[in-house]
Amino acid sequence: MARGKIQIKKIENQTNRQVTYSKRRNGLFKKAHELTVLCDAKVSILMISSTQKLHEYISPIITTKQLIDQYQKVVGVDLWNSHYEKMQEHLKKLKEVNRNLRREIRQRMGESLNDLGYEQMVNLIEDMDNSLRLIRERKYKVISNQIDTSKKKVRNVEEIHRNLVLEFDARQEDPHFGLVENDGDYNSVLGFPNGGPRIIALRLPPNHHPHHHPGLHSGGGSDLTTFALLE
Amino acid sequence: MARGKIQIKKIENQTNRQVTYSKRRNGLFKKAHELTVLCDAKVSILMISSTQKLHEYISPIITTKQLIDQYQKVVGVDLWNSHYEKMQEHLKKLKEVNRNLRREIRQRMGESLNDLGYEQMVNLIEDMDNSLRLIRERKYKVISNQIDTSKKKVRNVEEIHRNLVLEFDARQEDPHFGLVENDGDYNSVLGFPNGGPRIIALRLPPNHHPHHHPGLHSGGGSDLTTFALLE
DNA sequence: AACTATTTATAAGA
DNA sequence: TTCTTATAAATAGTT
Repeated sequence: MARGKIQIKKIENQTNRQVTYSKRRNGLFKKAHELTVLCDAKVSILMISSTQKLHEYISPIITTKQLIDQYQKVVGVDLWNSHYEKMQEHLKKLKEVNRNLRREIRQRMGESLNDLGYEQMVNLIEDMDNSLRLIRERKYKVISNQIDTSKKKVRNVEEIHRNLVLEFDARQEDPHFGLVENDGDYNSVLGFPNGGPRIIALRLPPNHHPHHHPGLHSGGGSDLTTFALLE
Repeated sequence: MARGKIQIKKIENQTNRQVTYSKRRNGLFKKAHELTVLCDAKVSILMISSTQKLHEYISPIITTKQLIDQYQKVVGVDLWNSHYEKMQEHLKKLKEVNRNLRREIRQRMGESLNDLGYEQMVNLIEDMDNSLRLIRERKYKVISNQIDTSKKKVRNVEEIHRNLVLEFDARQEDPHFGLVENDGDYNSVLGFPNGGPRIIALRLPPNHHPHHHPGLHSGGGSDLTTFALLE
């Protein structure tokens, strides 16, 4: 464009080409910047030279990433990302499923019943009745388990108590029993270390308790077995 | 740059700005293309005007995505994944919501009750009982509407029948009634054109039917009123 | 969209 | 690379 017109075709001379690239690149960037300012536009220029060097211009207000994001939105991302497309479909389906699930719940909560015909309503009621039965059965099971557990606890406590009474009676019948060592400190013997009424640990006659450990069994005397405090 | 120098600052006149944008955009693209050809370079220009319109130039050999991908490699910014990540997050959330919804339904159907404590189960039962009540009420409403409709139909048919009998009796008491014109063809008079027992249309004595059109009322004789067949 | 006086860009040379 | 400068190209203001 000066000192002689040129043909717009590849400059074969390498040096010449690089010089022209540099000059024209600056020209292009300058024009881009003027456009940015004059027309309040956002411009991104990316260029790769024949020597694979990358140069870019970006309008001051924005980042290349932002501009490319906008470009994505406008042009439609699907072009590049089939994966993305699939995800969007998946997303749509999930939303649909979600909506249906919500509706079903709403109906099971007695809302949105206008969508249901009479037949469907009858079916829903039958279904919910069955479900309620199931849940009540389950509740019953849970509660009876709890009762069983409680019963066992009570039985356990009762047995402890019974043994306590037995041992107590035995001592009253045979005044020598245990006195040698314990000198009448029944509370400590019976597991009431601070005189309280709470059952925590106690002596047991051998073989009276199923959890008794055989290895700890010692001859004719009473042996000490500690019970874990029942919760 | 012609007919007077201009300041490089935003053109306030909207029309002017858009014209300049268009002209300079073309200039920029032309320069970009010349650069592409002369220097064997790859150029991508993305621009967004002040009116949010997007324009792009891309060198013929390449696609915008390819060029942006190359840019990504060099600069090390992931330009495509921000969207992708957001979507994946969204997807995850939706799946979670979905799972919860499904579980709630399963519980309302009497399954997956192990997850529920006793309290929760009691609440669920109470809730479902209430819901069932709502649905039953709704069912009742629907069914009573249907019954109402049926009753109305029946009443309508009964009235038609009553009128039929009345007219029949009148004819038997007064043998001259109607015979002049109809000569005993009762079926046709009574709306049984082919002798069948189905009630389709019939004569009515005036004022016996609320739907009777007053304008069609004619003197002492019987007048013809056609009833729409009830569905 | 076309015109054109002027400004700007730049090819070639230094 | 940068500077110079003759000349091509772009374009602001106008129609």
